[in-house]
Amino acid sequence: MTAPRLQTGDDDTVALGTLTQSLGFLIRMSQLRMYDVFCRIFEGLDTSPGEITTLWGIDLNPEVRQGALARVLNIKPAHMTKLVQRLVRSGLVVRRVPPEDRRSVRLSLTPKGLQHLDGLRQTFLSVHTAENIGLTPTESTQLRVLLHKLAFPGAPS
Amino acid sequence: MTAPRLQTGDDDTVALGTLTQSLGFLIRMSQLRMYDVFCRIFEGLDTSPGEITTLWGIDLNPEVRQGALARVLNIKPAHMTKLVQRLVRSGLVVRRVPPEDRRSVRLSLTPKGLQHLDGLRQTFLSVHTAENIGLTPTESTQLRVLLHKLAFPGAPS
DNA sequence: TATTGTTATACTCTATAACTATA
DNA sequence: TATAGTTATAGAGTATAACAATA
Repeated sequence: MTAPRLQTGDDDTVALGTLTQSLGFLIRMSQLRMYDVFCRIFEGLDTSPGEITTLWGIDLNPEVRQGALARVLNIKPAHMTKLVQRLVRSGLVVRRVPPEDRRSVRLSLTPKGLQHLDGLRQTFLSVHTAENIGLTPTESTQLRVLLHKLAFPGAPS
Repeated sequence: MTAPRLQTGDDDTVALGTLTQSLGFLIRMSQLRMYDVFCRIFEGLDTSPGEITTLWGIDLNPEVRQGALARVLNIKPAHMTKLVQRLVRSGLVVRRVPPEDRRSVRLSLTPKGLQHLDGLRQTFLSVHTAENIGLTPTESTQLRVLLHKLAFPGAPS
């Protein structure tokens, strides 16, 4: 592993040394790269990664409790409130307060929400295909297995 | 690769399905995990990841141009201005306007800045050791090689 | 008393554009 | 005219605490 020297001009060569051996730094840089790819692919479509994952999570778990979904997706409750309000205003999601626990809020997709999600699914997964990120299919799979271990330490791999 | 079912209660089991095959989602989740580890390890020390990488970059490239460093570290110029102001106020960094191009700003560490960085280096790299993230040394190395390819597509690996 | 979700505040980081001073 | 950095503004996301309704 060599330190990248990203030259932008003559004198503007900057060495990063052992910084590139920091897993945290590499993940941060990778995330910015992936976000760039995401923005390029989703240009025009008016959707954020958080919105897609939330819609996806609701589709997989109909009538999911808002707080439970927020916890699994690592979205803070206060932020989830705003995110859901936006999705409801857009007519993609409906909220329901169940009689058995009237403190809670349960979420489900509207037909429009499902349709919207279905149009986005393949595009969303295509963000990690070879032509978009420059890894071989083998490398991409290997990377996802390792990241899965890192992100979900308890889960079966 | 199995979808993680992070149970938080009884009914609160949430499935994530093929969402966990999205590289972007996995990197996002991994980054949050790494940030948690970072915060735990750096608790009390009053330093952000961005400050450490900036100090590190200045140490490796004395008299580096502020804009060149910002570009390599993927920090926006406007944000870099504030970050540097903070470091200067803390007495860790000095700014110099060179006579050959009086528009530019060149950065270097003060003795205090170097001392501060030296105290942080090992701790910063330790964030990715096995006991902290739950990967074997082999897996950790493999992961860093793959992330390096992803984050720095052009660089020699 | 504890829990679910909401509101409010503050702070970080990002995106963008307008601005200055240089070149 | 273009570039380097700054300032200002708006927005997303986060952290935190206070709060209302409910259990």
